[in-house]
Amino acid sequence: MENIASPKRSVTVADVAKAAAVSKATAARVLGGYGTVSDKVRDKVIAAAAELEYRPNELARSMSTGKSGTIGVIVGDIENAFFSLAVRGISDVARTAGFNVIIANSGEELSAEQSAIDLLIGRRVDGLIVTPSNCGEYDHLSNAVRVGVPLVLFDRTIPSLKVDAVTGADRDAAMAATRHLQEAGHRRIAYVTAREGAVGEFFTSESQLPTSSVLQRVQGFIEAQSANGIDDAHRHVRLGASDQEHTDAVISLLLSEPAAPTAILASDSLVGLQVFRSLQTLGVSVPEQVSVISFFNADWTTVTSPPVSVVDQPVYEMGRLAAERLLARIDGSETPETHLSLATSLIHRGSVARCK
Amino acid sequence: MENIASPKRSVTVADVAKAAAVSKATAARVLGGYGTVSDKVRDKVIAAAAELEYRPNELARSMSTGKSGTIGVIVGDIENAFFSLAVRGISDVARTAGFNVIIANSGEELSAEQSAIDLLIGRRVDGLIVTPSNCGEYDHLSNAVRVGVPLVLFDRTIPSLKVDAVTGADRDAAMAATRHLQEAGHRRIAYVTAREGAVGEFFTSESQLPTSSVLQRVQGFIEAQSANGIDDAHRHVRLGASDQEHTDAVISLLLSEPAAPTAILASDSLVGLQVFRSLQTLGVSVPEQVSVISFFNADWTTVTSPPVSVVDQPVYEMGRLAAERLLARIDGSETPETHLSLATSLIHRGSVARCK
DNA sequence: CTGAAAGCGCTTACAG
DNA sequence: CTGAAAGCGCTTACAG
Repeated sequence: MENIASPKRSVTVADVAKAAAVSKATAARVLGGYGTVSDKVRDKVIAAAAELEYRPNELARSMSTGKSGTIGVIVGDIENAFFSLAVRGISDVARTAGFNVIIANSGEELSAEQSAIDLLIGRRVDGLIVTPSNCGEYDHLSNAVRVGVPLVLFDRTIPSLKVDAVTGADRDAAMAATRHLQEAGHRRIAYVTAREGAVGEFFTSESQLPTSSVLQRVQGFIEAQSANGIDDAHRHVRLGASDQEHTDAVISLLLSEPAAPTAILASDSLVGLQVFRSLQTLGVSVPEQVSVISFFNADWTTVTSPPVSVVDQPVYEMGRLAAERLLARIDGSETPETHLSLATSLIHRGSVARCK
Repeated sequence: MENIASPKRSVTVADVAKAAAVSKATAARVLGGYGTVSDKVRDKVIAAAAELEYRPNELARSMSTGKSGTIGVIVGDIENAFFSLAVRGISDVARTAGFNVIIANSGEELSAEQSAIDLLIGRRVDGLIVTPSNCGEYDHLSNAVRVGVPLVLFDRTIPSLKVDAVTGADRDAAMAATRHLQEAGHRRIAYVTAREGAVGEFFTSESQLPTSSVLQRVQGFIEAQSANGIDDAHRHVRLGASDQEHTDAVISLLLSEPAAPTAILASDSLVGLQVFRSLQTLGVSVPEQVSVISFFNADWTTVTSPPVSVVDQPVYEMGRLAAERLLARIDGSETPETHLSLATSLIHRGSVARCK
């Protein structure tokens, strides 16, 4: 009972070697599963290891080999189902390949993302999958690349950074959703995003949307509207729907304007949920008064009345592909960097009606 | 361009020391922030480190110090909002204390949980927070404790394991929810869980519910019903609502029985969502025909028609407390192991009506 | 097939 | 305040 608090020293290769009466090197060979050992010796070592409850110290192993068997994943918001689904896709392929995953949450903040990168590189992850919170500021990502850490971008791209990326076909998706609304007769369509902005602020410059996926969607939206003869669609691209309160303000302002929209496209499922609630609060009926389409096939979209039509992104598959790409790089693949853009589809439910 | 593919050797303390023309030891002192160094030397070293873009190798650091600055978290299902919220609570306090978090997903499978534990201990995490998938099989957890790794149980307890635990007051919560239903005149109330079981299988033995939180809720439910004169409440405790399809079967069977329930208590928000969908599919109106209460204040419960009344568990706070407890243990706290059971509250929305 | 030595990049006593 | 040496627990050549 004397060293009740002292962390028991863990048993090492040396301990096992002594117990098995062999050299450290041989014990290490069977414990580490490399080199060749006679069956007799192997059995002795295995028995000793079992007896002592030997557990390899992966840290030491990583120090020697230079590989950690771990990949780091930095997501914008782990509470967002979009990201947790992606993380599962990533984890599934990583685990199958014998890799572990360290997850870090940036909260969409650049500084948090930067320190997460430092930390993960410090822990010598074998590779990194990151959702850049700001596609315009990426010195920390360039550094990672320069240091030689394989990197795959997820959901967003940074064209001037020569790395692999896996995203949805955001521009096409937004165009398809917009056209669907147009075909139902809508001309005044609003696009709502949580990206920073004052209530009422609309899209005038790319610099307002540092997230490439959102920018792509907005551009697709504007292009589709423009093709339909609407030239000031950007005025209906509204920022600042960061939480319920702000979304309420954004939506009620929008609906009180002279050219109030008859349909709303929500940039992601969090915004979509907030928009749906705002509409409920304002007593605006969906789809009779306002039609709604949200990005991402989230749980909640299926149980509302009416259920909400969505842009279905193959998020799990995106996660899988990002991980596969990364593992290939870790494995030394030198194929040219590619940007995989996965097609999305529209799921028609009850939130879109003909514009009267 | 010669070693384009070879991972550039990273810069070490020795490199910085040479560049700064000091000994490895002094360079290490300023880089590691320990010991004392003259300002002049410090500046020289810092300049050299900046010049070379030195990044400490946390692995080596951990090897020397025996601490990794990392805690491991094993959850049942990271895609469940309950767990991702808890993870945020944990991460928030961990980060503040300078710790990193490695998240592993057990998928509620014992074998996955066991290998995750091995792996995390192998990586020498300083402590572990785990949601045991089976409160009856915990050799792997006992091992962790024996090896000296601080462990805090989350959401579930294992009475015979002497470790800290943070859970909701599940028994009380279930009793309160049941009483609320009783006060609305309901006598035939069903409790539905995803725990393994054939469609139609009901609760007869504790061994069917290896998750202590679920067992506690079921016992609270039965006790409340019993106090109201219902002695066969256990027959209305139904297992097997593992996915939408099975839930559909469970619910339609339940409603076709002679003593069909007039109210349903859902064991968690995933089950709750599935039950809500089943009811919709069957054309059963909530709350006119069947009242519903779900555990966990999930997003979707606020946007359905009617919105769903829920047992609100302080999940984020539970996560925070678990992390604080763990950090205290890592810090050497020797206070007796405690089980923190956090009170829940009922949020009344529109899914409960008087029983006709 | 097995062993002794060196090394991964740090930190920790121990001297000066 | 600074330096030289040993050690953390493995793996990697190099010999026998």
